[in-house]
Amino acid sequence: MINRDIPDIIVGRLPVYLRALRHMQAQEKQTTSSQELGEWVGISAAQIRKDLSQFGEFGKQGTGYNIAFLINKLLEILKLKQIRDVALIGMGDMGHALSRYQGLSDRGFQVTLVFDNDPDKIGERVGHFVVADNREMVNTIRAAGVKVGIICVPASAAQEVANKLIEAGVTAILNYAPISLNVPKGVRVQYLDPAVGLQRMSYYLD
Amino acid sequence: MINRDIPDIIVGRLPVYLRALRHMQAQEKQTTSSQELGEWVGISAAQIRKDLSQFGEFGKQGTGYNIAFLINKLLEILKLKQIRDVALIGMGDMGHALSRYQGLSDRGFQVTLVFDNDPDKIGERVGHFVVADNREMVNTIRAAGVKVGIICVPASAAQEVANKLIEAGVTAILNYAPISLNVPKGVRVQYLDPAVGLQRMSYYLD
DNA sequence: TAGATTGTTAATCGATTAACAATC
DNA sequence: TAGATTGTTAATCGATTAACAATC
Repeated sequence: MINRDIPDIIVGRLPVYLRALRHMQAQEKQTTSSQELGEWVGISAAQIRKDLSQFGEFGKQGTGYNIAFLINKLLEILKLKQIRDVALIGMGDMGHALSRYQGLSDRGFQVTLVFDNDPDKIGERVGHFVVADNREMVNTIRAAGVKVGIICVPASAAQEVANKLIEAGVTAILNYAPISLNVPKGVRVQYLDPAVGLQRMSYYLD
Repeated sequence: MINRDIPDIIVGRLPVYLRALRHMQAQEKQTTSSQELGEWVGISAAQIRKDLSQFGEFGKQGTGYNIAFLINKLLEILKLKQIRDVALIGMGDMGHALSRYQGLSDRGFQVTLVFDNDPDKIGERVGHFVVADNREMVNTIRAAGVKVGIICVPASAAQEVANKLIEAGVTAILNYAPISLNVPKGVRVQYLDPAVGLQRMSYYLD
């Protein structure tokens, strides 16, 4: 079966499978089954087989999936066989932490441009890079062809920053600001507001 | 209609509605409609009405929802009319940033206990608190009755930390570590691995 | 009153699960 | 071969949407 139009909810599970497979690989495991992978990530075996079958036949009856092979397929599917440059806006505590976070560059994303609007921060070195002025954002990002942005500014500034990113050609935004962003079709946003996660779980507490 | 057994997917949208309503309130708006709120958060008006109707009749035909009233109802439903203490484990860059993040304490959660296993960090002051030794985690959390934990340690240590949190009575975990956690029924986990969000969006890039 | 918008029902749509023939 | 596990189909389950009477 080849790729027709894959539901986004399936696409969303692939990075989770990938993460688990890498973990198994680090433990020198060679193969796994939908059963085992499912237990690891908390998803039914049937669903994992169904999800993967959207993209091809990656397993073998009787033995399961070769881990290295499946990782490679997932990297292809998710277009992760390249490092992507990322622009990060807002060098507060969170922006700082993310720009230094090894977990991004390990997994396909490298923060190469960082911006802030605070004159005290502009010019500061971060990693190999220097904090640039927000006013240069659109031109610099467009010139660099960067398609991925991370918003770490306060809620009050987030929509305006998003608008500029989109103007600059960014089509994938990771949003740490606690606000829903209005974006045109074709632009994707992933929200990582910690308070939303906590408030959601709060419902189940006493 | 009173609360029977609400699907988690609905519970998960309530904090997003709440966040948008607060934003409207900050702009001095008095009332809103399912239509308007839906446009703001990117969800259909019908769905918002259906979601809210699970918990009561909060609107008025012809005029919509009183914002202050609806906020108050959502706070009640989500059990957010109290400040909850939170334990944070792992004082690396991310843990540091989170422990100082105003956006948590503004919205019902206060980091009051912080732990690390690095002798250089133990004893360090963070906010009004002092970084404690991981080995004290279970006893301290249990004694304080804290039910919410945030994991900011590397993937290699996260499951062990989760086990300790659960042993100490925590039932809601916000997990920044890039790994799926194995937890017993009754314990909830929200995942905030930034790479998963980016990899998911990567599928739609060239 | 006329217009607007709710809460709810029924219809639609989509996602998950169960089951099993195929086959390694 | 016998046992295990895939990929896929059909059945089930759940979530979303459309539509509208009720009513502010």
